[in-house]
Amino acid sequence: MARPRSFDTAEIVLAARQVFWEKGYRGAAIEDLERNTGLNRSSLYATFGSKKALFLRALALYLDDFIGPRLAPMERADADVGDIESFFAGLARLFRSGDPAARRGCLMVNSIAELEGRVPLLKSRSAGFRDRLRSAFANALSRGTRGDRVEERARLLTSATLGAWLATRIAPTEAARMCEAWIAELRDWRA
Amino acid sequence: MARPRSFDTAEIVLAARQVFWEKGYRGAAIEDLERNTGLNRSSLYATFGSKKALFLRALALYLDDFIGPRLAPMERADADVGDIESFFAGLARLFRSGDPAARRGCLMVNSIAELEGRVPLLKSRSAGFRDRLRSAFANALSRGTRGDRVEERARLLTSATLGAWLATRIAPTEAARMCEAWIAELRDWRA
DNA sequence: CGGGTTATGAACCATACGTTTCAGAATGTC
DNA sequence: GACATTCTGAAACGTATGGTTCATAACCCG
Repeated sequence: MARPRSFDTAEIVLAARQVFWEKGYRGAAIEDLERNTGLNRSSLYATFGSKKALFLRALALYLDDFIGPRLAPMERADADVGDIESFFAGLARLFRSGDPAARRGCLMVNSIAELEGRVPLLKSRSAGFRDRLRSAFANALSRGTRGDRVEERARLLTSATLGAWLATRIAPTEAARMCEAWIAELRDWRA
Repeated sequence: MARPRSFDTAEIVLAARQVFWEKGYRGAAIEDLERNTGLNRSSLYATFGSKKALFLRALALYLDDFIGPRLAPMERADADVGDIESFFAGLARLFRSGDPAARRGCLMVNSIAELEGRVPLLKSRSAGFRDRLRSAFANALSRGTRGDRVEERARLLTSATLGAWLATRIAPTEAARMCEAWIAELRDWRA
């Protein structure tokens, strides 16, 4: 045989995700990716092929590891309105935590704003993300709230979630207040 | 004296605004600005000094001409919850109109996502924009809805507005539905 | 040890960027 | 018509970009 690969691809994608998250797709220079992954250009291109491909890998990792766990409780078959309150409570806690992620916002939201309709890279991912949010909210709203308003209110929550992620880029504390206001409002929706 | 300026600065800023709106700050190359304004690089730099300065002029024009009129009814001393419904109705109409502006989204929202925390250009403008939205909503909510929920609900509407502007970048029709869902929900807030 | 593989660093490519400069043409006023 | 100013076109600058290439070194296994 021969010399085996000495780095873990998953760790490289993780490090790259950080760079795209902080700087955006265009703002992330190959040099930044080299520095943050500890890998050489040559190795990066040999492993992933292009900046675009690496970005898509990073975005997929983000959706799986960061977004997925936050939506999972609302996507369960027995989810109810309480899981939505927990979702916003989780966001508010993150925004207040001082975690750098609060300042970075949401990689998907950031990417939509940067690329959608300009660079053909996200394709159906933006709409898929929006629909996944809406479906999760609708599913949770279907237990514990008025049935005739589920779809409409799922859209309210979707728009508000996108907006909160944008708002945390401006000031995490105020974004946290937005989420907390939702927790209060959701109490009125219980039925 | 001598040869007078042959172009109208306001028209140049208007043309530049279009470019920044469509392509973003980084995405707008000087060449794009030349082509769209009909002015030479030399003239652009002689008139505005730099790309940044021209961008800030364009952003100010956007806030004055595009955002201002939409918020004005909610900012009046006698504004009430009906003006919020009209605000969302106006957004929904725009998103459904096929107007290119629907696909471009909101220049301010786009700029926040692109620049905030990365390029020191917006400074207090992002927070000012968010606060102006919130104040307008709070003012209108203070007439016609429960007084003890005004501040919280103004935050809900603010996050939702930012989110709707982002959503229209993905698909204007779905963004319009978000706005229309708000019109329905606002009926429950009347008191 | 030797051979096949992987990693590295550096150089290099073409392109694009924002910005500056300048000579000269256009244009209005005295 | 002369002059001051405005505008244009093109060139050039330095920097940065994403991407490629290649010789060399590091490494593991049979």
